[in-house]
Amino acid sequence: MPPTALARQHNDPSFPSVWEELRWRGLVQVSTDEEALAAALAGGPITAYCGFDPTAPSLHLGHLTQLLVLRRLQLAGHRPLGLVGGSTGLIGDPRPSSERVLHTKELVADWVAAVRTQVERFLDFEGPAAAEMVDNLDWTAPLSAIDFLRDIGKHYRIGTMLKKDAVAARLNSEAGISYTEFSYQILQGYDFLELYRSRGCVLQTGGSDQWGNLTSGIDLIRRAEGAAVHAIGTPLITDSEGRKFSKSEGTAVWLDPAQTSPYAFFQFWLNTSDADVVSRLKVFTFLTREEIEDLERTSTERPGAREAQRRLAWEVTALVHGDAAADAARDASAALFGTGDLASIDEGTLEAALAELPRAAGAVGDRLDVLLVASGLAKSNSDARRAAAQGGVSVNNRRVDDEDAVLTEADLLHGRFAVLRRGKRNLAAVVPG
RNA sequence: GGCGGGUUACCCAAGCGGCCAAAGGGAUCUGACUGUAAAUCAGCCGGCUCAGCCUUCGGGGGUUCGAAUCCCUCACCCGCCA
Repeated sequence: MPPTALARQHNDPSFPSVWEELRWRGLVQVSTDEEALAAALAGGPITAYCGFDPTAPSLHLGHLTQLLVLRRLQLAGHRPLGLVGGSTGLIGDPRPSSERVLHTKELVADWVAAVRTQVERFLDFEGPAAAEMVDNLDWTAPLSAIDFLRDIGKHYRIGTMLKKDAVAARLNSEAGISYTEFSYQILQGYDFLELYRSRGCVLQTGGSDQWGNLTSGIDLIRRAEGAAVHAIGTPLITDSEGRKFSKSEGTAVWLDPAQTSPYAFFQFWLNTSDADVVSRLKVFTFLTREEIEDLERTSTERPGAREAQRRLAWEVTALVHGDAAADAARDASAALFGTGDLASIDEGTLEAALAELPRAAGAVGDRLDVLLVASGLAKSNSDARRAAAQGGVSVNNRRVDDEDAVLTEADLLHGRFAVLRRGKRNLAAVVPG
């Protein structure tokens, strides 16, 4: 995130406390004792952490929720620790259905570096509440198996470990669970203990699906240090239908612009349903309560205008990719969806809009099904032909119903490019050469 | 170590010698309606040089005119017993 975006962010001063604001934004699904937690947050700066395991080369929207919780705590004067899971990423937390495939240490190390860079962009490393990055491999790697079992393992009761939802679900599944994944909760618990000892960290945040891992650390610190620390579990973000959010057309929406382009990112948010837009604004933007309530009103009165969605899309895109990228994505969307006749758009505007789209190199005479695949709009020639046969393919907004169609000279706007469309809203640019 | 059960397409799950590219449900995708929304209805839903052909049912090897279906073997998972 560009520094300007960080500087612009602030909590809503109309709330009596950051705790109240987190609650209003719907960011607290579960927590340790509310009164004690609210008091801790109100009683001067504390240190809080959230861990990010390197399970892919980029973070996605699910992680963004966590990053913004940390940032909101920081804006309230608390000190955030961004933890990258150099060691926990080598183990993997138990997923509900199946055992994870272990990745090589080299690959995980690459992902750690990538994740670290992304986390750093969302926190401020200057000032009295300066953030700090930590990697749990730093304290886990030097630990011998014997010390681990004597110093940490002794504090864990098997009965408690077996009752954790993540473990219980796996024990009841066909997949079973390996000792490796079973041990994950201990590693994460140890992280909290280590950060409590070395940095006085007394709060861990994470998704509510991580609650068992959060409490693992709380219990360990109580046993090992006799101290009471806190945790906040954010709700799993789902849409109004209860489906898992952060997936667009079945694939994750990544924070890395190389994996999800700013335009695609903007489009994802623009397509938020009416039923979900207000809760998204609360979670993913720094707009104040008053601003969000205004948008809620316009959304109710004139849903077709989609003002709330437009604002949401711009804000989150700017937050993740910067103002310029958000402006470009917004302008491209307006140009490509604003008129039925793409030929009427002037060359410069069209060129700028097409720059935001996935593109495929193509020449006059190329088959459209092949171009659809090359641009990523279809996953196979069969898929492309099927879409065309069903009337789902168009060139420059003119439907193509012949599945054997090829690109013609007349398809080139300004003699330079063609806009390929699949379905209502999936676009790509075809550029000869 | 012994015995029994299991491994099917993106997910769940039928099939148990030919009529199986493989029932059914979900998800995705496409069309209609709309607001680049939701809901609803309809279609599609392995690949290809696409009215035909090719490759799939944990891996490998057999039996058979013919196997996801039978046999052997290897791997992994689950359960019971030791």
